[in-house]
Amino acid sequence: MRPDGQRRSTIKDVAEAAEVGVATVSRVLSGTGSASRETREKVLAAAARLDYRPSALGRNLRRRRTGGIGLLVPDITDVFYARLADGVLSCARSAGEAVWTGATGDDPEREAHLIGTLIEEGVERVIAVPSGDGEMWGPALRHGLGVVFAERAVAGADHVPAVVSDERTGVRTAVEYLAGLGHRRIAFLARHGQTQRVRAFREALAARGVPVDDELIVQAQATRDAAYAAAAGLLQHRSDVTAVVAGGNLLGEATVLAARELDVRVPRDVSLIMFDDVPWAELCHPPLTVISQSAQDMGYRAAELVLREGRRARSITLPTELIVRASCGPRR
Amino acid sequence: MRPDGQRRSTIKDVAEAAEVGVATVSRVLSGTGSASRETREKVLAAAARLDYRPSALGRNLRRRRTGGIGLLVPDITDVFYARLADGVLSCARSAGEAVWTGATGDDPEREAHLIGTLIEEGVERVIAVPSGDGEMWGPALRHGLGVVFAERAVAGADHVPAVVSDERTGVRTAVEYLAGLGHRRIAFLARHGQTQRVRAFREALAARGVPVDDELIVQAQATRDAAYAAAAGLLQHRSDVTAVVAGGNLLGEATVLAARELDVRVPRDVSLIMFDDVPWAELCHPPLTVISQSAQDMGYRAAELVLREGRRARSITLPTELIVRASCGPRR
DNA sequence: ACACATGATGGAATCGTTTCCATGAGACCG
DNA sequence: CGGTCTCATGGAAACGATTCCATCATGTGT
Repeated sequence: MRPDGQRRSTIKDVAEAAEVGVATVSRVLSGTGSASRETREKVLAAAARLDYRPSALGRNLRRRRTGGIGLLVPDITDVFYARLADGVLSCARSAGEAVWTGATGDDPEREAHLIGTLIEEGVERVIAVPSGDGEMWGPALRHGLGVVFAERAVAGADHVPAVVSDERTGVRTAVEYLAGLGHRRIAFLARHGQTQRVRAFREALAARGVPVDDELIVQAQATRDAAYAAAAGLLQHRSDVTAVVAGGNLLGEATVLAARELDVRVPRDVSLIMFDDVPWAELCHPPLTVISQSAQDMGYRAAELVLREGRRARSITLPTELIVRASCGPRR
Repeated sequence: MRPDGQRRSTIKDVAEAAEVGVATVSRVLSGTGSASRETREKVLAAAARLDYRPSALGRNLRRRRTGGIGLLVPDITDVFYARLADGVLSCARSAGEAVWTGATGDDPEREAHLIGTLIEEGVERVIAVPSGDGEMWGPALRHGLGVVFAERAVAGADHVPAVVSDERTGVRTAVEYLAGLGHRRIAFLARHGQTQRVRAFREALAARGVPVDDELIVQAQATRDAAYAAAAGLLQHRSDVTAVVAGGNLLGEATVLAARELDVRVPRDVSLIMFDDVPWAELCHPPLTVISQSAQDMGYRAAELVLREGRRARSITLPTELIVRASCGPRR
């Protein structure tokens, strides 16, 4: 791995090469303290000659703080989380911070394990789309980690700031739009754990005077297969539904696929609104009407929050937007 | 950030609490060396009581090696790279390694900067989709980093192992499929830097006896806007093209969009083959015929390679697969 | 009973950096 | 000219872990 067998040069090597003390080298290179022009040049020259890079290990150990941000998302393959990660990466880059990424797979156990690694690694700032409950995050908080939640909040951890989108309004907008088109039998296809959205769905229905049918609220695990099964089951079993709200882009994708498979035409037979405006929503046939939430922004804001060390961070709610395309029509 | 104002407990604290020496604590906790059952229990109890986590900083400094893998991709938002990242994450998790992620934006300067950060951070294994040339990677290699390239190889760095897909065969398959349908005016929409694919395209054309028209090979930057501009320009300027091969999912997306905008029907007016099988390829109208390459596998294999420290790693070429859907038809 | 092996244990060195502190050399002012 | 102040500089401690080595107690074989 190290072909020349030559070990990495340290500050001591530079000090010797420049014929000064290590303290002087450190001062010159970090820009703190004072040094004569002559010494500065000597040090800089020696450092360049030896291709010296200060080791973050030594520095961090001394300073007792590691830089870097931990980022925990359920699935980096999901466009929504990829965009969220991109927002975090972007903010971290402008702050000069490195980002440590982990995929939890929505599994609290894996999440706990990743948090453990994070703590050992000395990362002290974490942005997470939490899978576990409040209790699970106790150890992390007790260890003094700066945590910011994104996309979801955790019930038992109200003091942890969170960046979420205004799901209530988003769901209500979708329901009112569909109700306005005359739909009464509206189904909600949710990912497990989207309790907020389910509640908002119930409320919105109630507000329009539409009776809530529990059978029309189906929850699925966050995998393609589970989503497809849920969507197909719903469309097959309840042929009376005339509109579907999908709680995420995976669910939306599954619904389109299942509808096509079952020869259910969108929007003639059922109308469809999906959460998340992904690129393919426009490419899809028909182009999908969506509730857009800016994942990128969400990630960026979360990173800002977690980097703002001192002050107590407040939670942030981001707006959602209804983007009308062609997947909704009047009740058949 | 640390509400209880209580600093993180160290091995020394545990040693005092358990009334033993620090060496003993280290031995018990790391499982090396021997210790009596009694002491072991005392230490374990004390560690649990103090919620002790060994600091990776101290350990790594002493061992003079940091764990962890650096991952550099152009854009995490691109499904292909997201999947590649997922493969890396998956392999790293089973090896118990942490992953530092950075987005280069296909900018050699940003890439160089990220490499610098990685080196300072003590990360000594990097998986990269390289943007810069061989010269740019010199410093990294001289520093003894274990580098593995993914998706693309770098011309000036032949000794660096790379995991790429068999672009030559992939392109040839696409061209032969189209030529078999009677197409003669076939355009290739490439991302800047896809020299391998462009060359393969020329060769495949020549092999079929089709004259190569340089104007039908257009290269675009790796952004949505640039891709759209290139696709629209091609379709508008050269109405004689009857088939397009898109060198990536971004280019494919742009082509679909541009075609729709310009009222060019797929596949009636032009046939389209896209590199990368992304979920929306099936949802698209019409469903897209694609050259599939397993990004996930690519990431996993790259991670395997970079983790296999000792032995000299060989490059790997992954197969591609033509998946026929409905975006290609006979020449009009 | 003695030499020796074995096992348990703690002290101290070490890793590479930052930073506190002491020292020495000029500079400046009265 | 002497006192004080500032600036440049280097030695050494500290950070938290691992690990070498010395020490001591306890068997064990002859």
